[in-house]
Amino acid sequence: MSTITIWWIRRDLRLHDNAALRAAQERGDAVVPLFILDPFFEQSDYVGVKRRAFLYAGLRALDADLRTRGSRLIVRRGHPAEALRALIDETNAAGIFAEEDYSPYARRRDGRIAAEFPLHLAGSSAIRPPGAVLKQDGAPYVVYTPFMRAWKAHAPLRDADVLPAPAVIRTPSDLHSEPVPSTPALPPGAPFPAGEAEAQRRLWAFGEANIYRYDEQRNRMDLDGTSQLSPYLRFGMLSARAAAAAAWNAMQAAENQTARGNAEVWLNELIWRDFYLHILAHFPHVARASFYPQYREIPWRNDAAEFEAWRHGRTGYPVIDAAMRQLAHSGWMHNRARMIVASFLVKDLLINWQWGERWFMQQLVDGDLASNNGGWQWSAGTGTDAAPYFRIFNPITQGQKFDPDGRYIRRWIPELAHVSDKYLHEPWKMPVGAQRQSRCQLGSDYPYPIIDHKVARQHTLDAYKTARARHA
DNA sequence: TGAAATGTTGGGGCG
DNA sequence: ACGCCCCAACATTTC
Repeated sequence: MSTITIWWIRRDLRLHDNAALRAAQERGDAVVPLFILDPFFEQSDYVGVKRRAFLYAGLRALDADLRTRGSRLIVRRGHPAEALRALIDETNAAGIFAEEDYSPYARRRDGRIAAEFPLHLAGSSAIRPPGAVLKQDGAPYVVYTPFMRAWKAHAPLRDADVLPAPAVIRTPSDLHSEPVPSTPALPPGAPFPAGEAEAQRRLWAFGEANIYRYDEQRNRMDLDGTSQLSPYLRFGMLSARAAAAAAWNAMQAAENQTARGNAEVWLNELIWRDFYLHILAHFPHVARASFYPQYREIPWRNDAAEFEAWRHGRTGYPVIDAAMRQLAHSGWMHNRARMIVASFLVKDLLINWQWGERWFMQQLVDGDLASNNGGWQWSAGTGTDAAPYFRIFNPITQGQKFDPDGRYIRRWIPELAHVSDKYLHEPWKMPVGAQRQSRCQLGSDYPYPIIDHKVARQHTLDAYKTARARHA
């Protein structure tokens, strides 16, 4: 008699380096690749159309990949416990195998499922799972640099450690599958084709060239110096372990110390991803509140009209507006830009960082609770290894430094296309003649700044000081 | 993975 | 020749 197992897919939409799939195959003669459309996510206010579309496209790609191996994707809709119960009734499956997921919801969900069903967690969305990198006394790290050192003290991952995709997957042929939902069409030229093959192609291309210039170019918003892999890592279309192995390979293959150092900086960014996954797993309260209690009472201004201007790129600060329009249009934002707009929302507009966190989750294709929350708490100065409360980005000088030719601004703000370099980062200084010449009338074509940075900065320093004093 | 304020130094203009 | 001031450039401190 043959044994059937369930490979429950959550955020591991891939066949390579998949420990849960491997375990399901080892324990069963036939495997059911299952994705559950969970109403918790289908209705969540923290999931937007762009990420949903990417997920659905990824499910279609995974189904196609499965079919080349004699299998197919089974999609069910409903609460996970009910969907699993129904499938076990139909198949008499002996076990459920899934990759571990660390969000508070996922852990609650899996805890309940494990109490009722034979759920086995195998593999991790992190490179090194939470608990694998701890201080001498067994406590988790809350500062990045010592975490990173301890993380690197473990053995490097090699290609040999990355599991190959199975050649054949046997799946019962008589199972019903819901169709993958269709989604509203995304803007033309959506920059992230979904799927494992695209992820592998990008990883390879990045490892051939830009990884060796990464440290020098990654902050330039006008260049494509980053890996652009975040959406694929978010849904596990790329294994984080495979990415780390590629980083180590590049470090070994580097022709000189400079190139090696550049590749290592990219590995450090992957370690940041692990760091925030670990923080969320060890301190789940960060999903709801500031990591440090002294920053839970900041006297926010929370002006709704200013929040609206920020969201839609109408603040009057070109670098902010370019970045916010890039996000709304493409579902992605350059990491340097994420830090700049976060600093502006929190420390210029003095709006609760959680408002920004939610907007990012609604817009980002790569939106991930751990990394997004970690990034926002870092920017707000409320979290682990946080930016100090007095670190406030100047949106003008940041633009001048990291978009020196203004190509990023002009790309996303067409009304500033003809403004000269002299005024591009501070268009409010244009005399009327320059406005006419550049066909950019301030106040009509492009807004005046909604806030004075210098004044706002001082106000925020006072507000944070008040919060700290009140708590002391 | 800042920025602004403040301090220091040194060159040049000038009386 | 000298002191004084201004200010740019750089360093340090502070937020």
